[in-house]
Amino acid sequence: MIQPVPTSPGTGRKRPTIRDVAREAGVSYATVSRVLNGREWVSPEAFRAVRDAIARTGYRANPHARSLATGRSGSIAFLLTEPQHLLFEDPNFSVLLRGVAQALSGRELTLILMIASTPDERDRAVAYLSGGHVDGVLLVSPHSGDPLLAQLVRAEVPIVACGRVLGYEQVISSVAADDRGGARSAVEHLIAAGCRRIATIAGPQDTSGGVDRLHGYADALTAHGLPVEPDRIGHGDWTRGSGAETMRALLRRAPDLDAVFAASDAMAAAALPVLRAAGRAVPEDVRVVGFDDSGLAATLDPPLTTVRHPLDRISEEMVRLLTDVIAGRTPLAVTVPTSLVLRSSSPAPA
Amino acid sequence: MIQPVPTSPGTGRKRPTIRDVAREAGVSYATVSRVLNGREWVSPEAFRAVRDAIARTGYRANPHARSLATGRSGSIAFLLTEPQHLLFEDPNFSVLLRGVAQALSGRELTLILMIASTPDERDRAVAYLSGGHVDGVLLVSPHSGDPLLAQLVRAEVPIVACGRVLGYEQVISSVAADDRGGARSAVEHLIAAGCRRIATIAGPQDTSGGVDRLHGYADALTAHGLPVEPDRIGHGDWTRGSGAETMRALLRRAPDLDAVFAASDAMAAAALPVLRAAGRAVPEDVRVVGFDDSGLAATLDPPLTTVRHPLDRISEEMVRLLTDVIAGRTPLAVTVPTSLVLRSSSPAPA
DNA sequence: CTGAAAGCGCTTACAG
DNA sequence: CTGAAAGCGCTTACAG
Repeated sequence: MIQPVPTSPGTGRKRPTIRDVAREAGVSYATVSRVLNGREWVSPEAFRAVRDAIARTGYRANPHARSLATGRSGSIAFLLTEPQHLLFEDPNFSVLLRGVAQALSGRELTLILMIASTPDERDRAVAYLSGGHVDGVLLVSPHSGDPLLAQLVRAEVPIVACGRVLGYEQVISSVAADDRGGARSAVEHLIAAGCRRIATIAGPQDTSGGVDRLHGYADALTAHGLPVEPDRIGHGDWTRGSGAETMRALLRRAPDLDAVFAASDAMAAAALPVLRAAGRAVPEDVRVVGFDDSGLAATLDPPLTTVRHPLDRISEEMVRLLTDVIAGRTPLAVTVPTSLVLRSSSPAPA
Repeated sequence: MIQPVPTSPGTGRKRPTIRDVAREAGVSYATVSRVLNGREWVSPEAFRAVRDAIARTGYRANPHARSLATGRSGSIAFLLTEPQHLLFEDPNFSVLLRGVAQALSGRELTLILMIASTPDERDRAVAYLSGGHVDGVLLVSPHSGDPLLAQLVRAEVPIVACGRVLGYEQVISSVAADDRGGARSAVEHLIAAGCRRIATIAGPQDTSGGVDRLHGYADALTAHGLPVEPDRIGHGDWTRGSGAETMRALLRRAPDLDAVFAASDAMAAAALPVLRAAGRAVPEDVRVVGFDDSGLAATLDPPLTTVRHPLDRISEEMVRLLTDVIAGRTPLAVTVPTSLVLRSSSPAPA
């Protein structure tokens, strides 16, 4: 039979408190608290007595009482604001989550996940996060128009975002890849390989990743005296579906393209079969470069040349930065360098 | 500039408390509390005064103080214990999560997610969940050997599992599809279509879904006087990879098979190309039936006949049952019926 | 090194 | 209908 929660009114035996432990150990409960919090000024005997009493009574601290007294919760949230289908489609989230969990393993912080993919869920998440349930929030893939941003900022919740938050650069700390530099290096690689009519499948323009990778594309063309043709620029939303669709549109608008730089591996992956179906060989007729170096990239046919998105470094820095922000430091934007990974979809120029 | 958390020691202005609201409204703070909790015995004037004062001060209740006083947290956890890759591969989790969020939208409960896919994460999750941070836990796809189960049960955390928890049937409430009946109906459909050498790709035998669907398979064969051949039974772990591998093994061991019942759509999906590669036409040479009716099923080639897993009903019942368990009711096992969805991979018999 | 005491911000019987 | 008061279980200066 399931026992009701010990703290439920009037049911079951009561959960032991710090006073029970103190009585059991023969010390004051202040001493128990000192042991619990690893503070100094506890004699070895007292320490031992308390440890044993805790074991005997099965004591576990009440987190609410502790949080009320200290003013912190001991947990941070990993907040996903994408529509849920994308969330489970995009491996970047999974990798980032794994990295954050890893980075947290040394610290006294628990990670909780929240998904806000509908307006109702958003309001609930905001209420929860701004109410003090968590000490801070890791914001994943924020879009600049999201009303959640203003609410969270107004509630003064410590935040670190993955990618700069457009319009909030001064108030929300962020960790981002060098999206612009990475994109530029990708396109310069294509230029070095002899491509002159390079198209791009850009990401959403309300995210810094989408904007910066498009800027990097234009930077490279301009630097090499090549025109930036609107017909060679298509817009996707990171998903495979949008990648395929945009690739088809590009082939229609700019049939003479000799290379494609896609702002994500997922979109590049979807572009490959579209090119094949149009009779273009990759890389012979059209070179393709992606962005992310997700698990996907190496398994594609042909394996994808791509810009490595250093999500391991990013998640690590996000956690470090969030603890700083929680401690009251002013916001900061951290940028992590990228690197180009050459594979068959666009090998090194001969 | 980011303001530090208002509750941080010695920084920023203090967050308003119930006393500030009371002063502002010209009532006692007990009255404010009554308004906050929607209790009776508040005059309309007092009510209005408090409402206005709350708006003016921007008051939000401190959840820790409230939880300390009431003994409940107002949140429940959705706990995933699968290795993370599976989690993002299996659409069932996503659908279940969506359903639970939906079911919760009418209640005063916030949903938080926890992922425990490594031993370290498991220990942290157990500490968090059994410490009183949440009022209850929704356990998704528990495996009977998981040490987390014993820890959670010992800590007397209210739990509702998706699928019966083998070995814990008496202490952990659960909501499951009629896996056995659903599997049986799938195999009876194959028998009715004239198949006599039906193979199965079973799920993991430490989950009730895996066990029951295999039982249902055997039930149908036995009921129709057909032998249950070990060579026609392969074991997967729900993943596509395992589905492909198991299908190959079955073709080796039982090359004369004329139908395959896979315990999940994902495994069925992976079996299809293996059959094709072996020169078996679906459904002409080999009929294939899956289980779940996930989004995948209709998009396969050929579209998959499958047993509908009623995850919407299941998530709804899980939430309802968990509130019961939290309220102290004894455990219960709820079973939701399934139905067979016919598509081209095994159409209705002529 | 240790204990008594105040305080964290609420809820909830208990008197009125 | 409303207020004064106890209590939820901790932490943390403050005396000793």
